[in-house]
Amino acid sequence: MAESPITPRSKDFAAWYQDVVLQGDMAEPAEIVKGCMVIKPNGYAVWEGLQRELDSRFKETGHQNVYFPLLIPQSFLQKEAEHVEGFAPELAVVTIAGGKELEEPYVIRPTSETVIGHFFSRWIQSWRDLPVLMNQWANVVRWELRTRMFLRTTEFLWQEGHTAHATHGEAIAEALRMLDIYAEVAEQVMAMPVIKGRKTNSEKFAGALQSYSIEAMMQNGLALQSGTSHDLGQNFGKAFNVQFQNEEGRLDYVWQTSWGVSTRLIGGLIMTHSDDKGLVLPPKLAPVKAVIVPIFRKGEEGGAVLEAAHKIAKELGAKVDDRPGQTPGAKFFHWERRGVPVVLELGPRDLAAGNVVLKRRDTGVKEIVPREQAAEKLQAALARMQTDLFEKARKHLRDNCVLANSIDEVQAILGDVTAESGGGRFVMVHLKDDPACDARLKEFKATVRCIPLVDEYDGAGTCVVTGERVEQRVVVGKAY
RNA sequence: CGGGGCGUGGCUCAGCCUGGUAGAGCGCCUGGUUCGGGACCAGGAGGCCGGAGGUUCGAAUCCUCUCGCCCCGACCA
Repeated sequence: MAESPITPRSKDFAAWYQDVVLQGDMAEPAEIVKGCMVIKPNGYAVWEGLQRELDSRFKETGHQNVYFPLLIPQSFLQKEAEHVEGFAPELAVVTIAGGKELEEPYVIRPTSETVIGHFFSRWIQSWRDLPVLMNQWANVVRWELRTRMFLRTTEFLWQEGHTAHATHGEAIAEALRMLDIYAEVAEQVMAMPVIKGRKTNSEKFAGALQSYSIEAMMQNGLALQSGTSHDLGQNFGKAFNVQFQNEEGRLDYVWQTSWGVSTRLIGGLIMTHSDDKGLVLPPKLAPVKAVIVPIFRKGEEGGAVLEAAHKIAKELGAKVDDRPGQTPGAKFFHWERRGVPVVLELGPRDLAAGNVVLKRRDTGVKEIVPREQAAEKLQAALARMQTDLFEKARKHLRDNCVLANSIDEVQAILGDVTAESGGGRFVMVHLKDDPACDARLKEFKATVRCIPLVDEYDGAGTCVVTGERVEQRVVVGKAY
């Protein structure tokens, strides 16, 4: 792909984001299919990294992977009232197959609660069958009106966990446990700090009793819901007749949960760390952690440099950029925009002195290290970069959380904020979980992002809309 | 889905108003000189102008429809 300039963040955040995705060779619009994208090798490798990290944690907590059909009978969606209502506008429906009109159309799954409910009802008879802990890696389709690569595409990849439990308490614990796993992966692997919280009634998943989410803050101050888990109560159990006989011999409906993260995480990753030079990837997720750029003049000298470069690369597990006809400068730019965490320079001077030059992507700082310490220094630099990225992002998040004590104050802070303008904040305010309050925020396009599980502020107070007493401050912001 | 913008070699774009079947820069290929932050010279390949239809002797240019992308708004992982 041709390498073009990257629009500065300050000039146009949306354009910057798109440039970074394109120039970082992460993905490109599918052009032939509305709202879809092609995830390219550099982007898919990041997704594979996330899959690896998430999947191992799911397995450790007793979940098993399964796969359910892409196509769902339309009537299934209609069995849970809120669920249909929530998803109806964004469904893609198959009405013709095999050249014939179908008696009952199939919906392309927007999520799988319904099919899974159907099978749970067949599989679960006794309390001894519970809990059922399943996860599916799949693609889903939601006919979104407005799409942005990774952040919201018509088709996207995700994982959806589905579990069934004997008691409500167990289901709630499961939903919270998975939320913790999401937060752990976001913070420790992606270096993306998040706030864990509960969704308000109007923001929760269609068909859930309660939704939980992790909310991250992008560099423009907008919130990105980065993972959700739901306490589905017995809603789907009742809709799909998922009954079991409990220890007392009585029939009861199961308590279910579902939880998911998607390729949207990659969008979050990009908008958390990248800069005006392009993509910045945290070492733990970078497909290529280090590249050696050899520098030399003539044939003989080149031979020695290349030989040493390959030898060092082997020791370090790095890649050598030995493409001929490209100047070192061009190579530096190339890897920089692809987010490679560390670039090592190796030229005649280094060869003579027994050094290599190590340069970190995030800080741009060069360090000259003795060749025999290269492996050790590289590992140290990668580890340091991982924690530095997290700390930097966490500082950004903290610095942009502000308190407000009236709705006018909230509006003053967030009213003019857009994805392009930047300057977004998380405004911590006392607000009742009431649709009327959500509606008031909507007047200036803000939303309650979540009600934090851990209240880091001043506890109870007076709702800025209704004047009623509420237990804690909530996070209000503008979101993707 | 409504409003706005845009689709011309791989990329960025000019040409369109005032129809006469296409241009620039970058990239790419070949050869040579270069090589510590986007090298230079020379030669060369590559587009039928998003798609369909229409007007016309003739359409990238005008008209209609359609598809896609970007931005803004209403819906959302």
